[in-house]
Order: sequence, then structure tokens, then C-alpha cells
Amino acid sequence: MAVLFADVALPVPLFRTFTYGVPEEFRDRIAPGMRVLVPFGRSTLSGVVVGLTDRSEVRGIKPLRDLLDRQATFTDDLLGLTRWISDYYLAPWGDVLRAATPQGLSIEGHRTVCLKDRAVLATALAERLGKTQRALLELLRDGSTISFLTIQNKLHVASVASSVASLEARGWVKVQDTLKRPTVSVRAVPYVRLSDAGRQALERSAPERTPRGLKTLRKYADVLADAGTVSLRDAAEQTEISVASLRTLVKRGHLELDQREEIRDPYAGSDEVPPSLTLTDRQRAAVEVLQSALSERAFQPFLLHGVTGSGKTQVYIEALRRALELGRTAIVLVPEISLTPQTVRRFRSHFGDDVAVMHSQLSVGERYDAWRRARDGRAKIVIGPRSAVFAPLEHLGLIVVDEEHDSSYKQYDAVPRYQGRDTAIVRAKLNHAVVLLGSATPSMESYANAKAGKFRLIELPDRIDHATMPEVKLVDMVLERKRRFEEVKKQVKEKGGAFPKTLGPMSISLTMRDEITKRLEKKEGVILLQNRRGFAHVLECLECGHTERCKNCDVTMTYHLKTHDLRCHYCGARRPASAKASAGTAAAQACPSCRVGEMKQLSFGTQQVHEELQALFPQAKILRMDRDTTRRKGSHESILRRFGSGEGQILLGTQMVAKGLDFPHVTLVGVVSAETQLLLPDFRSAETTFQLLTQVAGRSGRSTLRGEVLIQTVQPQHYSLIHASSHDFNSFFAEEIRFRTELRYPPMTRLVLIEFTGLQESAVERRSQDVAKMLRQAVSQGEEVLGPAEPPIARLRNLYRRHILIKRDRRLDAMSGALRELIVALVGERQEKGTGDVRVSVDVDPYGMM
DNA sequence: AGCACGCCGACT
DNA sequence: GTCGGCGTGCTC
Repeated sequence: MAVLFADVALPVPLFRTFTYGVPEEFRDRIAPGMRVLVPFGRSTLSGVVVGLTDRSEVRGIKPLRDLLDRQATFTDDLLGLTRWISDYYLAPWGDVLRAATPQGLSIEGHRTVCLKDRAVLATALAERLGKTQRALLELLRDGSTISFLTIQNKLHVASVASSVASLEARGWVKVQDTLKRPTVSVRAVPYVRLSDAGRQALERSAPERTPRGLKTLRKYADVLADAGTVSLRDAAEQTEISVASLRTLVKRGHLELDQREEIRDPYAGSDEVPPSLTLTDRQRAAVEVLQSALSERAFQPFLLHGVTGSGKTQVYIEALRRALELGRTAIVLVPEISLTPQTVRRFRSHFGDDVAVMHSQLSVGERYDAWRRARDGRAKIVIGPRSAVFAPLEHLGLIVVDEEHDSSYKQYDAVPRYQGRDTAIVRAKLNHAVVLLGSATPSMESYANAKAGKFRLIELPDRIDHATMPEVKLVDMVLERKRRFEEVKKQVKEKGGAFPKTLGPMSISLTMRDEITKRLEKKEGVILLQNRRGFAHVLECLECGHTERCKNCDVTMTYHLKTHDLRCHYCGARRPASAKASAGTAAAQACPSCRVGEMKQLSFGTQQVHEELQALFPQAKILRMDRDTTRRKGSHESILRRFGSGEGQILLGTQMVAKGLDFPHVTLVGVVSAETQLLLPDFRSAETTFQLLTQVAGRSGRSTLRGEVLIQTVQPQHYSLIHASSHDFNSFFAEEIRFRTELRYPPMTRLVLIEFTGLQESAVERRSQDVAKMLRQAVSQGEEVLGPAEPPIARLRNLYRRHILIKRDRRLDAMSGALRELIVALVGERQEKGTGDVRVSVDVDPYGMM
């Protein structure tokens, strides 16, 4: 076949490819998967060749401008995979390919303007000009060349193109197309460390009386205590001292500087001797099954359900070893939050430089190098978060998805909104590879698949070290409040004085307080989980713990302060906040269930819990770990190190403390409020609650010391809590799947969420109503349209929001027909930012629907 | 998405 | 009479 035409996918919101002519010079080496530079309208874009042909019907074909690769960036299987994502998640293929392109390779085209001749400036400015044009000339006055984008930002105009065109037509300015090729190269970077002189200077002055001149140095030394040599940039970032100030310290001789070649693999050289693997019988059996699947070289999906501490990672490692022995490569997907140096070290200790790590926190150069190592076959295992599913490995034999239930596998905030785990399964299918999903708390989707025989189920029901599962107790906060009340009453009686208006902070119950006290006395560690994601407003009865749920959707209803009503954000149903809402008094609302208690809005912040704890245990050192305290690089590890070394007795944190931590001295894990998760207005709230509690419970008693877990809740009778406390996944699954079936939620159905946002609420409402009407006309058997409804966060970043939810029967194939056409049209619609405009986005298989 | 084309108000 | 507002349509 004579290669004359190339079909190119471009990053534009169009569900089609474009055909370009292939110039003579490229014909012998162009191949699908290569990136090319093509003229598109007035601009130049970088796209990907997805097909080559010798004939084309298309008229007005332009030749492509340049071939950007010697070796295809995308292998055939990645073209197929991205194509599938494009079809399934309704995202333009070009957008998917861009998301799969390593950052070091993406080429951005810029159009720039400069004065044609400085002499004409005076002439030009003398003419009558529009204000944009005049401002533009002023910017160019000094002869500089500026990109369109920069001009638009500086002049605060939406588009500068017409003004430029007008100036260009009169011959005053010159327009150029420039392409910024990323320059990824080896470069030297400055490193700093404390000099002897600096160390001595610090030793001479007592820490508490540091002279002003040494304050900065002291801060440096404190923050980077045992870090040794760090790059200047990292040092500045971690100490929050400016680079300039650090350089001053260098000048004074307190710090030393040296140049090093930039280390592109930040994990290199950290290899340790691999801990010897002695597999339990269960683990060995699991590996055997995987081994035989690997040698069959056929697509086979597995679900590895192993309780916390059952040694899933060892199974992964053994399976990886077998895959490599068979001459195949592998991908290990881990949740973003778990991709710590610790995790990486674990794999590197076994596979050394065969491992490449892809991580969003790596620099562009590091990421590019990891990508290239995989592409060239120098790395055989790629570890990374969701996006590592695009690792350019050939001979792919195994994909491991650790913590497969983790919601971070779903991209929700950008196109393509793909599910990394599901994409991994498809990739494995395309490559005749084995995919291994692992979790202590499998997602409903995966476990249902296993039960249906679509996945092969491997169970690891025992903890590896014969440690017993911790004892989990539910603390009934309604009872605790009564206890507290009685206690206060007693105090008032004994000591006299007025009865306090409030009972004070109540996030730590008496039971919890007593248990923490015991641990502090025994010098054992305590981990407290304070999940603060409960930002949706929920009303709860202080007496019986009752919350209002939607009759159609059985999700928690969200309280709206302004209108004083409760709304369901799935179907849009609303009703007054309280049946007998008191007319005059805004405060007291009686509970419709027990008729006694008051419905109150719940909220506990991390800060508040921290203060309360500190007041209860003034002598204890409490370490906080949440997004605020771990923002800086390395602070995550530093907090954990301090806790591990016994410097802090209580570790208080968000979800972060639930995952993978292993501290033998921890014998108590406390959950401040199970409700923050459970009451989220989301059909998955029971599932995520079960998962979170099981994960966090696994942190307790990781050694010979028996662990205990206390979960504070106002609904101790809730099945997700009961089954979490008895470590009974199967019962939880059975109960939850019944609920999902009854109310038609995944995995029994598939969802598509359509979101409308805009500055004008009326416009958003109108548009969503119109679309809902059209969708209702387009649906067929087994499909239903819910909404539009106001989401719990009804206004976000100044934009009003509405949601439409489409439920489709699970047995239906991928969307097709009128419904699909309609939604594709929505995605391809112009998305302007004007006042009256409404943006539409589509999310297939959505996760959070807040 | 960009960008051009094209039709209407307000400023020289 | 032009400048520039954004509605509509196209990009191989």
C-alpha cells in the first residue's frame, strides 16, 4: 500500500479524525501512533496518526507539516485502548490521547506577534486605533515577541486575533507560528547542605535563644534535620525559606553548595535487600493460579480478596516475578495516596531498575525518563496511579490494580473521565494479559463480577502473621450524650453553680476518652480518624440519630438553610425540613421519628477535634495529619516517622491514616464519627463507610498486641457498621447488593451523570430542563432519566449547578442510538464562558455526585 | 476549542 | 462611516 494519507486524531472536541496528506519525505517511516504536526484552520496542532491509507474521498486535504516521532509514541494496543475510552466515556479521541501522552512529549503551538519594524511604531500610534490595538502596540513597543495567550491575559480580552489581524493587514506587525518543543535534557542542579561552620554556629547558640542572624539557619536545620544534602529547590520548598535567603546563608559559609547532575529517577539507589518471601499456603496457591494464567497468555481477570494484613503485596510481587520470567512486562496501579517512597521501595527491592515509577509529583523530566525507559524496554514494571494504565510497555502480561475499590481510580475533574481500573481490564483484554484486582474491601462492582463468574475470585481470609483481627466496638453517641448529660448534672448537683447552656465539645465520647487514657498510660499508640469530608449539610436527631432520607432514592437528604427544606440531589425531590416546623422559632425542629429529639446540623472540623483532644489530654503529644499539614513534600513521611518513633502518642488525621500504615505499637484506632462518611448523600456511602472502617481497623494490632477499634456513631444498628465491626465482608455485600438491586443502582445499573454549570441560575435551570426533556424522549427500554436536580453543592466556584442522572440497565450494551447521539452532541457543543451560557459535562460511571 | 465571518449599536 | 460586540459555522 502506498502511504499517501494519514488519519489524525486532534485534541479538539469533535468526535472525528481528520485526513492529511503525507509528504514524500515521511512516507517510508510514518506509522500509526506517531505524533504529527498538522495545519488546522489557522493554527497548527499536534495530533496522533491513528491510521494510514492510500486513498481518500475527502476533499481539500492539506499535507501534514512535520513528523514528531522516530518511534511511535503510542503502540497499537494504546491506540485501541484510547479509542475504547473515547467511545465508552464519550470523550474525543484526541483528548484521550493527549491525556495519555507523557508531559515531556506534549507539544504546544503558540502564535506570537512582534513589530515588523520599530520605525513604524510612531506612524501606527498616530493613526486612529481601537483600544485593544493601541494597548497591543504599547506592549510591543520594546521590540519584544509576545504570544497570543500572554497578550490575552495581559490585556484581559477574550480574543486578540481580530485586532492582530487588523494590524497585520496594515503591515505593522508580524505573526509567527512557534512551537514550543519541550527540552528534556540532563542538567546540573545546585544542592545544599549544612557546612561545618554552620553546624558549629548553631551549636554555640542555644535553640531557644537563637540570635536573629541565625534564625533562618536554625529553621533550615530544624526542618531538614537529617536530610543531608538536598537540592536547593527542594530545600527552599520544604523550609519555606526563599532561594535567595538560602544563597545568603551559602555566602556566609553556613551552608555548602555543590552541583549535581539532576537525578531523574528519584527512587534510584534506594534499593534494599529484598525481604525474603516465605509465602503462606494460601498465598502460594494464589500465585500458582496466577502463574498458570500467565503462561496461557490469554485474557484472565482475577479478584484477590484478602483481609488487611493477609499479604496481598507478596502475591503481587510473586506474580510480577513470574510475568517477568515469561518475558512479559507489567503495570502496577496504586491509589495516588499510596504511592509513597515506602511503597516504591518495596517493589524496587525485588526488581531494582526494572521498575519505573510514574507519579504526578515527579518533574516533567523525571516523568519523561520513566516513560522512555518503559517505551525502550529498559523498565519492565511500571508503578503509578490511574494514568500509569497508559504506560508504553510492550509484551504486557500482567496488570495489578491494588486497592481496586479506591475512588481515585476514577478521573472526575477532567476529560477523559475514565475509570483506571476498568481501563486496566480493557487493556489486559487487548493484550491477552492477566489483570489482578486486589482489595480487602472489594468494590460492589468487582465482587458482583466475581460472583457472576466474570472474574476469578482468590481469597486470602487470614492475616499472614496469625495476628488476630482487632476487636471492633461501636460507641453509641446518643447514649454517650446522655451519659455526658448525667455527668454534668451530677457535677452541678455536687459543686453547685448554673447548669451549662451547652455540654461543650462532644466529639470525643467518655468511652473513647477512657480507652485513650489507658493507652497513654501503657505507652501504646493511638490513631484517630476524623473524616471531614462531610461538608454536605445534614440534619440529624440528637436524641435517636434519625436522619431524613429520600423516599425514591434512599440517600440522605441535604438541608438547605435558605429555604429551610430538605432536598434529594438525585431526583430533585424536596420537602420541608420538619413536619412540624415551629412557626416563629427558627431553632427547634422536632425529630419526625422519635418526636422527642431536636434535629441539628452536624459538623466537626479536624481543628475542633484536635483542640478538644488537647484539652482532654494536655500531657499528650498529638500529631495531625491532613491535607493542611502534609502539603509540603516529605512532611507526610516526617509525621509518620515522628509517630513511629513514639514522639507523638496520638495520630489524628483524615483518610490518610486509614491506608497502609503499619505501627506495631498502635493498639487503639478510633473513628470520631462514622456519620461523616455514612451520611453523604451518595448511594455509595454505605460501601465507602464499610471500606474506610475496615481499612482503618486494619491499622490496629499489627503485632502480638491485640488491637481494639472504637467507632463512634449515632446509628450503631447500621448494617455497614455492624458488618465492618465483625469483619464480615460477605454479609455486607449481601445486604448492600439487595439495596442496589431494589433501587436500581450500580452494579445493577450503569449511570451517566450530566452536569450543567453557569453564572445564571435561571439559564442553568432552563437548559437542564430542556435537555432532560430531550433525553426522556430518547431513552429506550431499560433506561431512565432522573432530574434535573440541584446537587448538594448547588453552587461551586461561583457557578450554579444542576445534575441529570441517567440510569441504564446493566445488561444493556454500551450506549447507542438516539440517547448516545444526543449526549455526544452535548459534549461537542460549544462551551462558552459568557454570562448567559451554560456548560455541559458528561460523566460515564460517575463516582462522587456532590 | 479556536477562529473567521457576519450582522447590529456607539463613537470619531 | 468604522470599531468591536458576540451569534453561527467550520476546521482535513
